[in-house]
Amino acid sequence: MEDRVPAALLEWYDGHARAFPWRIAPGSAERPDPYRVWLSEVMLQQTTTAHAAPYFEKFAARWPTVKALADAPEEAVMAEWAGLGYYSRARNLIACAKAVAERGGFPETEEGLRQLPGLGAYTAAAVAAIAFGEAATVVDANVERVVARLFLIDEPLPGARKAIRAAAEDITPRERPGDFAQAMMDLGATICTTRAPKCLLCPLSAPCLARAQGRQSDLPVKARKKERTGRTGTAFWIERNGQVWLVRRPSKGMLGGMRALPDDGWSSRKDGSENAPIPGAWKAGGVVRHGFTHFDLELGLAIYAGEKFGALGEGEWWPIARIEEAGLPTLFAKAALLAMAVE
DNA sequence: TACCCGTGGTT
DNA sequence: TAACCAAGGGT
Repeated sequence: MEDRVPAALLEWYDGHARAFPWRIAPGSAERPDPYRVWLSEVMLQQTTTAHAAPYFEKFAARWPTVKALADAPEEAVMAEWAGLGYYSRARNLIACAKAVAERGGFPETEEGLRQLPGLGAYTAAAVAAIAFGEAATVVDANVERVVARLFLIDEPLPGARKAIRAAAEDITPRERPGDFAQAMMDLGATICTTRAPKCLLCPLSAPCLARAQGRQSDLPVKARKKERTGRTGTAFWIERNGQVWLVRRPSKGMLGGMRALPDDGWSSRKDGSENAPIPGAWKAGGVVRHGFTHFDLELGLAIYAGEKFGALGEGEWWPIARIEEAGLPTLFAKAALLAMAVE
């Protein structure tokens, strides 16, 4: 099993590898640019390849090197990330780029990479294997699924993680570890899928223990998720002379560090206060519904257009005609569209 | 450990 | 349509 699996998988990968802008051909003697590997891996955390790909193209074109990214204005990087989600990734991306530029390049080992901000067990192993050829064991959700089925590990996640990692280590080859990691992920994404796995096309169907018992679709077993809650809040569209008032959210917490409309302090833990930032003749602008990972938000929109205002605090007037360039996260982009439709 | 942190596609 | 989930990391 330990020798047969990587050989069969790599042979399959040579003919079936997906093409991505951050990838080079399987079996290539060249190694991919560590910067591009790192950038893609961070973008791909909990994110589909289809969603991440255009962001990767934009970032790689605008900031072709880690030095260029490190020297970029932080606001520009955050705005370019808008819509991709999990904004702590962008904050860590900036911190990591600065650290790497400062030390003159990426660390070339899994252990060294693991020390960088935004690189956890998965990403450090992935960059080490793909960019530097280290035989690091890469475990993401795809690998967990493939390994749980291949070795019939039926203990529920997350408890099964230790056993899954141990099994994954046993089949990680010394040769082509980067291709092996990407092959495991391609297999999980295209053949060994969550629902309706295509076992007839699978290069690992022969050694697969779950397949032998017809239990492949039941693995891996997952613990039930916590129930989602509902929250309400209000966002405020303050308009003057074709401009709208935008603020920057605190760096920690929801949508941290992103440009936004002022709001009433809603969060995943509590509803908003409904208190407006300034007194005025507020007009109801409708409601935006937006689903976050663990709660649903019903965001009321209040609109006020005028000439004179009281003190608004920290923020900036932004031309409404160029609102798309503000880099608003999706929730506030929706609210802005609604406000502009109401006007 | 359990929870927080986005988004958009699929069933 | 409500639920699930995708190349996870930080705390």
